[in-house]
Amino acid sequence: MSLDLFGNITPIETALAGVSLLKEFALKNEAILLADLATIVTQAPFRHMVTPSGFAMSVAMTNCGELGWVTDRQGYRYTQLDPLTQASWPAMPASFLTLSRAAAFTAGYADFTPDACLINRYQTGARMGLHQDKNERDFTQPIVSVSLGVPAMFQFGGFKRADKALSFPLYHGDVVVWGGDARLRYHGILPLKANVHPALGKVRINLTFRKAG
DNA sequence: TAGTAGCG
DNA sequence: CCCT
Repeated sequence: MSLDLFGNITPIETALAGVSLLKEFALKNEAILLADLATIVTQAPFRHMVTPSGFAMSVAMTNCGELGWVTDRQGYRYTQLDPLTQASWPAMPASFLTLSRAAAFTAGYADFTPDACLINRYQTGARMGLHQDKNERDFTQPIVSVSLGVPAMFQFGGFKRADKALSFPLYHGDVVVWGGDARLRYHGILPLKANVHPALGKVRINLTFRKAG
């Protein structure tokens, strides 16, 4: 399987400055992305992590790359080892790295080098409450978010959780890049509606690329 | 405070 | 739906 070129897609600036939507940016390479994802998951399976307050998250997670985002009773952080296996997280595949760098470049970030990819699996009803990505060291680096499978409603809010959020749908292959003034905006995913995608079945997979360390 | 529940 |  060869790695085709990404790009040739114009980012749509959303109503929020610093938030770019790249429609179907990942579509052309979905086969290799899904093959690489399948390999990762055999090494680091999806699991429902627990928040510091003790609740299991409805979204199942795993990671690839040098660092992986985890949560447990101790808090949110990045680790080099998978707490489940004590092994390093699986290496970030070239397909993931190339995709995320191309998306960041297209959105105006020339030198994005992610060291972390959080992989989220949403089954029917799973959600992600409004939150900020703020466990990373350098907020000048953007966030690159890749949607695969069943569509979901993405919420983009302000800088306080109570700020009103804008919602828009994300479909298979869509990529969202945010940074700069928007880097610390609250965002989340509304409960996933029952649906089926031809390639992925009943689930939505989200890849979130970050420079964490 | 990346979460839920409600003697709200 | 809103809040803590």
